[in-house]
Amino acid sequence: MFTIGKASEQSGVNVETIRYYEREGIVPKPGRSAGGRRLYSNDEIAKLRFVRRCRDLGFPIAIIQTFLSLTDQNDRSCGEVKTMAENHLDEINAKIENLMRLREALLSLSKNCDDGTAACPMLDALMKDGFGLGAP
Amino acid sequence: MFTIGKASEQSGVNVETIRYYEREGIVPKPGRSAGGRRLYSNDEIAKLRFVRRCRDLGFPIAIIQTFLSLTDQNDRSCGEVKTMAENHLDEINAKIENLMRLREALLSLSKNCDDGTAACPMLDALMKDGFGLGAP
DNA sequence: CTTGCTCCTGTAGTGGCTACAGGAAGTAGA
DNA sequence: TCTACTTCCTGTAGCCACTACAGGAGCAAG
Repeated sequence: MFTIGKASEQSGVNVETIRYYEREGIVPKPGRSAGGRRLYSNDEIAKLRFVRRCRDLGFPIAIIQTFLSLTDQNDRSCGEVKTMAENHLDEINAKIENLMRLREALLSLSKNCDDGTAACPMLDALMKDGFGLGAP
Repeated sequence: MFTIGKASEQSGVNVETIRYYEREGIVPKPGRSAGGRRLYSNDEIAKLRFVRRCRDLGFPIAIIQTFLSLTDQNDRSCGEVKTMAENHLDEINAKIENLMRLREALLSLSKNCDDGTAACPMLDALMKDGFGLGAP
């Protein structure tokens, strides 16, 4: 059994974040030592690591909770998981496209921007009436 | 002069958001009618529009405030603007790269995921010890 | 005058943490 | 055993950029 500091090291989840996950019911409450300190088993640490990896993949907490309940039930809901992963992929793709459009807009705006100009053409363009951004 | 609803329509900034911007000192307080309602001039609406466009480009509020103070001073700090825009571009590029790495990771994880499987290989992989994500 | 719309203020909630403050428990060395 | 140091505890508040109420007031059309 490990104290929260060790659990944090092993899972890669910040100590404060672990306590936050517990408060929010995202991971189950661990046991406590005689002195009132949290004690984590390997399984509980694995769960924390799982949450961190899902977060790293950009999954929101709500989805991760579904994942956790599926693994708890040893459910055969691989299809369900796949659907959620695919939806998430769609969101990631949408974000990438958005950012790329944004990059183009910003590039073309800042292109005319040169040191020493009296009025910044970028700020000018953004202030003007007839200006429209691609599809933000 | 326009009430907040019209100002919202013309600037594309949500009514609640306009009030929020005012509270936070991001845009100056407008005048008021006899009955206490906010009244916006065309210039003030242009400022709101400017903020929205900058937000659409992903600039954080703090940067936009700098932009606004530069346009207020009619400053010739185009170089400054360009630097900030370039920093922002770097951030956008970093985000895009991150998302693309993430997409690859998610794709390779969910690839083995097929309907009807007893234990989902994706969740399995995320739960296991030896697994490492690219560079999240 | 009534209906219905817009507007007002103030407060609280969102997501996913992060950062304290003020104290208790545990550990290592003298 | 005493002391110094570290880790842990709870509880609360802050971050960003909004968004969503509640409960009331102003205003225009019919």
